[in-house]
Amino acid sequence: MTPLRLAFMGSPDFAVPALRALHAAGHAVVAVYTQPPRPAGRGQKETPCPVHRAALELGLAVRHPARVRRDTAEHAAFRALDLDVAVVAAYGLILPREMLDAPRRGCLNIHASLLPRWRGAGPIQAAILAGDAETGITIMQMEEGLDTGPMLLKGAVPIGPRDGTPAIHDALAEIGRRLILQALDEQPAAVPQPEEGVTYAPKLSKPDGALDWTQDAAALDRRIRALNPWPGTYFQHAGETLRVLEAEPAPLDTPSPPGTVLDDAPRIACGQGALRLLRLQRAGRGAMPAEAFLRGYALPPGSRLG
RNA sequence: CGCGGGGUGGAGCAGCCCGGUAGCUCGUCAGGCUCAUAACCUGAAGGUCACAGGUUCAAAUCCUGUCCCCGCAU
Repeated sequence: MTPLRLAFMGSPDFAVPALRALHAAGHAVVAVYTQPPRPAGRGQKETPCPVHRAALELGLAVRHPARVRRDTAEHAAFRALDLDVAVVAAYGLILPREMLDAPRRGCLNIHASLLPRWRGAGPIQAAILAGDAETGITIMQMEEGLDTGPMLLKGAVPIGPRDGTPAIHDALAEIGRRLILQALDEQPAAVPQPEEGVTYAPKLSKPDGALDWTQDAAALDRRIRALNPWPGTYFQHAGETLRVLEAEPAPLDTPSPPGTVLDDAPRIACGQGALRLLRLQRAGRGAMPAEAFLRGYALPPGSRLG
């Protein structure tokens, strides 16, 4: 392996394994770019993102410009780093051509899907939500378009019927870590993405987590697996918002209006089939198994959920 | 000081506004019933009511401070 002079750009947990691996492999990580610390959490304290914290721990130089698109000073600083390559993983900022072209070998992106399927911000959740049998990692050469560049390496991982975002996320972060090292080392040829099969994974937000009981139980199940722990899935009952952390499809023996509490499992009637709620949480309380939840919260059979 | 909720026997909660030594659902233990059981019946153990002060004849309950947890927001 030839040690390279590189910059790493990323923000969330997903990118951390790759950063650590590049550093551990002996590459010279001369700069780490991340999202600037923002007020977050209770108390709105300024909180550095996971990559930022990891970089500090590794003793690496951190840069966190608020924007990078038309900041010529930032472009110049980036070019002055005299890089062999830049590795980008869920950085969250669009890089302008000036920066994409600066490193000798350009910028490589670790994308969490099998491109061209699920270009965009929320590829893992989108794959689970769509019921895909598998997803994966694509190492690609970055271009100006959104996740449109030619592909160097791919690695797939099956999505089991009970898998949720956390499990797939961790598996993909691990594959990404492995593939980026391989890509830097072996320099495989970049093949253009096919025109066919392009889909986009939109950024998720709070409202996407609302459970609509008129949907099929299978769809609701996928939503719950995809959107937890963030942004989370929820429904309304007795003026309260109740979060559903875990659930599983269950048989619907007697036809009932969607949203009906069928028993104290508890099973809820859906547009098609039923869903058994396994882990619930109400505002101000901790998440807990349905059994414990029901001991302190009335969800009587026959009532309707909103 | 972004907004708000919460810390009560092993678990989940009620009680707090309208102070008077603690209740519910479940778990645990013992006994009973039963072919049998996670079912049912009877009984028992188990609580410094987060912590520290204050007010009061008396505080889980009112006041002040501290610690921890969570929802919104991002």
